[in-house]
Amino acid sequence: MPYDPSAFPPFAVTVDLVVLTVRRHALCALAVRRGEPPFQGRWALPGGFVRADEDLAQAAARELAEETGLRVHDPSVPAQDNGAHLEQLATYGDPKRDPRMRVVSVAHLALAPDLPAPRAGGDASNARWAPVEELLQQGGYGRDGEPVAPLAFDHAQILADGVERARSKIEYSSLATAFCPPEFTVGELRRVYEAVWGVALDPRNFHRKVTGTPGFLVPTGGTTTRQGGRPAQLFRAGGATLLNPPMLRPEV
Amino acid sequence: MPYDPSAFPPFAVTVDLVVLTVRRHALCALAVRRGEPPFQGRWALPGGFVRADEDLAQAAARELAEETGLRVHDPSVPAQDNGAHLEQLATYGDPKRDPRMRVVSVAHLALAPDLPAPRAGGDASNARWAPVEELLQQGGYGRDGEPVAPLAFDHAQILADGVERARSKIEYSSLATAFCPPEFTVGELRRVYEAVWGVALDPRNFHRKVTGTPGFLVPTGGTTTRQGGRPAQLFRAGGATLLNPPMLRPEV
DNA sequence: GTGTTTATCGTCAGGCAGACGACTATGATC
DNA sequence: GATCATAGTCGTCTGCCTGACGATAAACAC
Repeated sequence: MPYDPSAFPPFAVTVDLVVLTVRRHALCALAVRRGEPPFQGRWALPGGFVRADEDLAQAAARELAEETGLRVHDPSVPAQDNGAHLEQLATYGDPKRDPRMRVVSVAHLALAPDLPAPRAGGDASNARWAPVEELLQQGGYGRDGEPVAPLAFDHAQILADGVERARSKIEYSSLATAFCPPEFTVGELRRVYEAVWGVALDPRNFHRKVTGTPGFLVPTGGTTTRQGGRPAQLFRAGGATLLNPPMLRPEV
Repeated sequence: MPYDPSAFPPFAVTVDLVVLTVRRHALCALAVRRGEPPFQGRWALPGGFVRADEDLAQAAARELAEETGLRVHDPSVPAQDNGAHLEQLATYGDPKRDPRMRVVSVAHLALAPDLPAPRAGGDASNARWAPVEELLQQGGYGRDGEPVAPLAFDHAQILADGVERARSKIEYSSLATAFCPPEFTVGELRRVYEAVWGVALDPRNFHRKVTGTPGFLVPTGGTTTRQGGRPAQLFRAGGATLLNPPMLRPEV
């Protein structure tokens, strides 16, 4: 059967981004303020239309670069690392999720080291890093006393799914290093786990676990005292991407 | 900005299904033979266009019912269980994945108990259960001596991703019970794990593990000798969906 | 009855995680 | 410069879980 436009309904396809980072011991997500209806003035996840000649991953990488300036980390070059991790999350296609038309959004999850202030791009009049718990709480008031409005569209669901993916994936992979600068200490990595999971971990057992897992961390030889206290060894992420046995998330 | 059709390129959106089951100690997937170009005569995954008023999950469930007659198991009714597990897998949107037009496919993964022969539906001139290793091998000859052609489109990649999802997910969830009839024995469940992972498991340790995990299995009181040997207790899947600690997949 | 098959219970050693003590090496404070 | 606070690093001990595997039980085939 040749191309028959009447055989299928037309869809718009977008990519939305859950960009996570750790700032001030809190898991934060990138939010942009909508400049146009619908949901004008409300916070939303960054995203945009997939172009005609673009792959989904390319579209997500392009949006990420536009919003944050981040380049996607190429895993085939483990030495140079100052890029974000990007992976497909899930696709959201409820017929009524966008009141204007039928939009299917392929959500992606990006993990980034702590960054300078975000730059607003495209149709967003503003952009900020916000703690995910603040973005996900329904109603009430944020830390600054400003009333909290839920995220636009179904973005609260998308964000919740992205956070859950990140929380579970750092259990069994080395993905937590994507939140760290290229060189980091064991303590800094531990604080990433603590921020993402929202728990406190025993520093001694954590140290034993991560340094005892072959291929997870590679010492660079340097040390730092940027966290205060005794100088700590600096590490890079090793080649191992899977953590076996996994890091155990404590019971709540 | 109001609805502006020129602001985005039009896409076709489809759902493709990776339907897995265990037959004769082998992990099998449902394949349909294509009756039209492109890839006419080649095997492909079942799937079809998402309708204008349909959610993605609805479209996947509809396609699954059309191809297999299976209804999707509703997890809110744990007692009645003779349905398939269905979950979204990933979305594939390479601009050239379909030579006719721009098609974005939201792949879904379905796990089903062993079924009678599949029924061909829609535009498929044939349908069959085939061992996944046979569908995934490149070139060569199948068990019946017939030359093996790769799956149409990017369906080999989709199938591989679905199989990998199933293999990893039965580690830490009770999903393996979706391959079993409503009542099953510990040995039957073990053979599911062995088929999906392609390994042999120690029957005694497996029995200890699954019966020792609270909420995983619920004895029905009955016994059966349908597998031969000493009568085995029958179980239903318990309410627990997460397996903690997980079932460990042996090293290869 | 004997052999075969499958199910189920038990035992034992090794590995790993949680709890936590002890020591080290810096900067900050008096 | 002594003291304190902070963070990092090394060890120890106990309990749980797993893998390996012996032993027994209850059916069927002959």
